[in-house]
Amino acid sequence: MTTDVHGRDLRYFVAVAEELHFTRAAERLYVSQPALSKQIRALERRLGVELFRRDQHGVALTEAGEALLPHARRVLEAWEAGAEAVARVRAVQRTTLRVGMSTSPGRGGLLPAIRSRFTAAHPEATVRLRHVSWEDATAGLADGDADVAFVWLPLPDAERYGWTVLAEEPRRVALPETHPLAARPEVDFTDLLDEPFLALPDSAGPLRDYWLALDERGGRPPRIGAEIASTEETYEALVAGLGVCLVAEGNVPLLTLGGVTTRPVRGVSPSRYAVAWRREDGERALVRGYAEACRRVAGMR
Amino acid sequence: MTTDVHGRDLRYFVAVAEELHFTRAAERLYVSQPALSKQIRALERRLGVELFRRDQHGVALTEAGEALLPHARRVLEAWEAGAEAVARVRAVQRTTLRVGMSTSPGRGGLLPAIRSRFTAAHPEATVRLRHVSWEDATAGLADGDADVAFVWLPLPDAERYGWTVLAEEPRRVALPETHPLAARPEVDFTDLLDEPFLALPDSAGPLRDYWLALDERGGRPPRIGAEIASTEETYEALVAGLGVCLVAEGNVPLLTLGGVTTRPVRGVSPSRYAVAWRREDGERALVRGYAEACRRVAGMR
DNA sequence: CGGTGGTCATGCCCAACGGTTATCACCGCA
DNA sequence: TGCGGTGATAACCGTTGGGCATGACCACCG
Repeated sequence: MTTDVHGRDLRYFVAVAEELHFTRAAERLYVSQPALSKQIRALERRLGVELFRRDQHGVALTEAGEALLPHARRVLEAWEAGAEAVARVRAVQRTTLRVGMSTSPGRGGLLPAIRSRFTAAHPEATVRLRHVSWEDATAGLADGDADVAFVWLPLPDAERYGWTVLAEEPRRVALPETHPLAARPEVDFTDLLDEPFLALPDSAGPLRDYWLALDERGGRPPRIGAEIASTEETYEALVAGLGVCLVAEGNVPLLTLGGVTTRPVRGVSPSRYAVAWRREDGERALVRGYAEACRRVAGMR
Repeated sequence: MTTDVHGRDLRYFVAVAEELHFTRAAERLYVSQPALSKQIRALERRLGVELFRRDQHGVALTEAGEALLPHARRVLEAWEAGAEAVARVRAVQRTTLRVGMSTSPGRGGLLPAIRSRFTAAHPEATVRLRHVSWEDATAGLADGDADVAFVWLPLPDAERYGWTVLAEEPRRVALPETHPLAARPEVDFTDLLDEPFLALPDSAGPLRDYWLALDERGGRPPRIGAEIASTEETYEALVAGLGVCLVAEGNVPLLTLGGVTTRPVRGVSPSRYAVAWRREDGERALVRGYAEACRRVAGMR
């Protein structure tokens, strides 16, 4: 096994090899001449070989130094390339905003409006939409897949995030058209207490409780009819009669495809739809800009 | 300008990237896990980018890490190649002995005898003969061109060298056949005091004085007829009548080619021919071995 | 549910390193 | 024979890299 070097030592070595003059090389490297001398000697000691011959007539490369020089250059080049590659990624990341969402925000062209307003303010930015399963109530913020996200409140680990509410929508109940309650024009939440409910995955944390309307149940546990992690699963579960579920008014069109209907529900708080971000990203220009665009568009509606 | 990196950090990075597991990588690297964690974080800080995503499900490369990995490998490979190149040079140097000499030692197959005795004791060794100008009385020891050298005593900077005398030879005087003193079978040094002498270059130091027999002149400065730095120059200067010079008995055949003759000289000390080495190399096996071979061969004569 | 074993991160301490300035030894040169 | 210029050395000091002990978190399991 070969011992490794500091890139700096190789830079020093190459500089001296090029100048064949310690003092000048030290100037070029912006270090003092003794520091350079010491480092070169240390390098020679580590390699167990003299790299330079210093005598009255000046400094010259030894055979070993001659052998090392091209390799040293290669190492430095390779590292430079690596650093550049990282910098490139960083540059891309700085101008790319990943937007997470679970179900499409829909809601009458909300997304295109936000996008055009945002790109007007940040023409350099690239927006990348990421669709995230309901397993993650933060729609990609938690695991870093997204920089901003459209989410339903409340969020798990709420203290880690900032958000702006974009809409408050009443919650309706979705149920099969054949369900007895579908006969009524409107239902009271107390009528739903014994119904089996479709629930978000456990990993959704407080959001699961929220859509089960735990707060409105006075401590009585809900019956879980099935777990759902996507619009399609929800629709199928509803049609199959596995249970009912609450749904934001704006998402109703996604479910009422046939065999499923919704009714207003009395006695449950409205749902709040928000754009959210990680607190540590709160100052990033693109993140602020996207949230701002969301606010503006939401305020115009 | 890109900041440089320690090879170790890249090794650490690659190890973690391969294991995707800090603790295991730390074991493989023979460092503690905290040390590894800290170094990776420091590397990330220096690059201004996250290289790994650590979450509940384990460790994964980020985009930046993915971009860096191949470059990191390349850097390590390049360095490994460099270290190997140096090691190769070192290995060669360890088994190569550079023998310096000014005029050929001649003296009846001395050199081949030494060589065969030496290679018998050190079959792995390579002997390289270096012919060195008379400018350097140490025949290459001083500037590192030779590891051992055949020299005439005394040496300049004598304290830096060790040596073994191989031969004591009377000094004769070399002069043109036409020179008045050539008529005598033998000359006294006092007869030569006013003769112009051929002298070694100044850089030969005390050796120049020695061949001018300064000690035998009682403080009277010699007349210098010309400076000589090789056998050929000496011969030509003698034939041209620029001066006379002292010459070791063993070297007489090199000069008496025609038009030049030599005579014994009374009143000058004999010359001492030696094999010498740098004191700091006194323990190197090949150096000791070569000196030993010289002693043996010289003792047999 | 609470313990247990695993993960990576953090805090604290110490030796070694890398840099500084001041100085030395040496050489060529006016 | 001093003088400018070389590289090497010495004394000093802040930073770094390593270790151990420990913390925070999570998955698993009795």
